[in-house]
Amino acid sequence: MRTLLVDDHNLVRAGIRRMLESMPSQAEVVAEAANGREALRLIVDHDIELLMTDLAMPDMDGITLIRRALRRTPDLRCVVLSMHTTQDRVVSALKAGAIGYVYKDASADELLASIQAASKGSTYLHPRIAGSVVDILRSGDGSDDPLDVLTDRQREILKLIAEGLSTKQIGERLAVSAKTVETHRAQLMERLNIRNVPGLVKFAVRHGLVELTSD
Amino acid sequence: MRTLLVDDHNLVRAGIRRMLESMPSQAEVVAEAANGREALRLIVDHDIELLMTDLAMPDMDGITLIRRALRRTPDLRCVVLSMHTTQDRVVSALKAGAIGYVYKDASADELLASIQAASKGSTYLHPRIAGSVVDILRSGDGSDDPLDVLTDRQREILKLIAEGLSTKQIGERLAVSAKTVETHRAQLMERLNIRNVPGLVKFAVRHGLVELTSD
DNA sequence: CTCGGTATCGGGAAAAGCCTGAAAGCATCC
DNA sequence: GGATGCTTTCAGGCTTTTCCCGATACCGAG
Repeated sequence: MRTLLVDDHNLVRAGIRRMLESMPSQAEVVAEAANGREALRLIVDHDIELLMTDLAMPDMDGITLIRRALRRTPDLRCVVLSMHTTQDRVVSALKAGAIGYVYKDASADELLASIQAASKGSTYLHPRIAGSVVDILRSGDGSDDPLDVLTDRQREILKLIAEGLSTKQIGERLAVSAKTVETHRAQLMERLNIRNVPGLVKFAVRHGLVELTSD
Repeated sequence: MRTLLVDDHNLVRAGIRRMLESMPSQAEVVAEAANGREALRLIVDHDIELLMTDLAMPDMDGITLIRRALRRTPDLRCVVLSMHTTQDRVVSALKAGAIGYVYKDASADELLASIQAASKGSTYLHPRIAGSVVDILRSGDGSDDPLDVLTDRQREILKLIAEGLSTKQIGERLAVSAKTVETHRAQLMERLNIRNVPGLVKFAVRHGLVELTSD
């Protein structure tokens, strides 16, 4: 398969390329790209059959890249090479049309397995997450933006939590009892499947609910 | 030079290793480590002369690793292989004793150049930042990495807090009392002048101590 | 009209946090 | 070479917060 390797880090890209070349795989890397825009162009120019891409990139999200690439080239096989282990990223990637998902801390064997699966058109998921992803899909929550699963009130309270306000302060701000705020917090934690405040803060930052400034 | 490669991502590590092996360089990778503790052990066991390490790792900060490694093995050459492009991290690494700093989006040539420089004991800096680093150093005390005001232990605990571990869990992880962790937390809050956990999390994210993933 | 979701609270037990104090190890500095 | 300061470690006691069990009221959909 004519393969395009997309990652914004040259060293990572070159390393993986050499790794693929030194192993017997169906993937032949014929092009590389450091960003999404370039990748979209190269896919057409080089008759790419397999796209292996990172998710976190400066100009275009890997998810967006996959979605747009598949719109133009429906037969393209897309495998995600990700640092991140969050379930929502995996689900988003699958919804966008990815048929493989490999962590960067996976072994070389797993990388090969994902390529083999992709060449047959089947899906490869990293063993560590395969189960939970199935759970998520089975539960059938089909929203794109994870913030959508929250009610307005929950989102409001998540924002204030991430800004550093205590439960009591939030209650005063919203003119409700601290007990009410507790309930909202517990419920939104339940929905997001995040069980601690640091996780909530990072979630809020990721989705632009709060800025990354200190105070 | 007998080289130890440290990165928490297997794929990145293996890729860079193969890349080094396929090029004529003075560096011969004789060991790999996925975390700092393992790295410290391997440096002694394998008579390591060159340490190439990432900065963001699960159990121990790369800066801390370099500092501790040099305390035990003063002749060791340390080169940082970093994702992060923040200048203050570069300065911190240099202060800790690193003699090379290469971004992961550098070219293979630049990687080789850094190794050659390290073999001679001279310092290599990525061209993109070399100038600004000189500026920083010339301007004297200015623009320091705020992480430097923290002790190794405090930074370690800040990292775990930001990852979502409770005080008790951190104590278990580090094999100390939860009370000790409380003290460290209070002291680092005092130093950073941040009075709540969300603020700590955002601080840690801003300075590359943790990734922006939730789980 | 019932039912599910939302928003609002409370009580009581459990956990975590805050404040004060302190001791040991270690490097530094007169 | 002892004093000093910093780091790391920990305990007791008290306050605060969280967690887990509820409850009530509203409101729209089926």
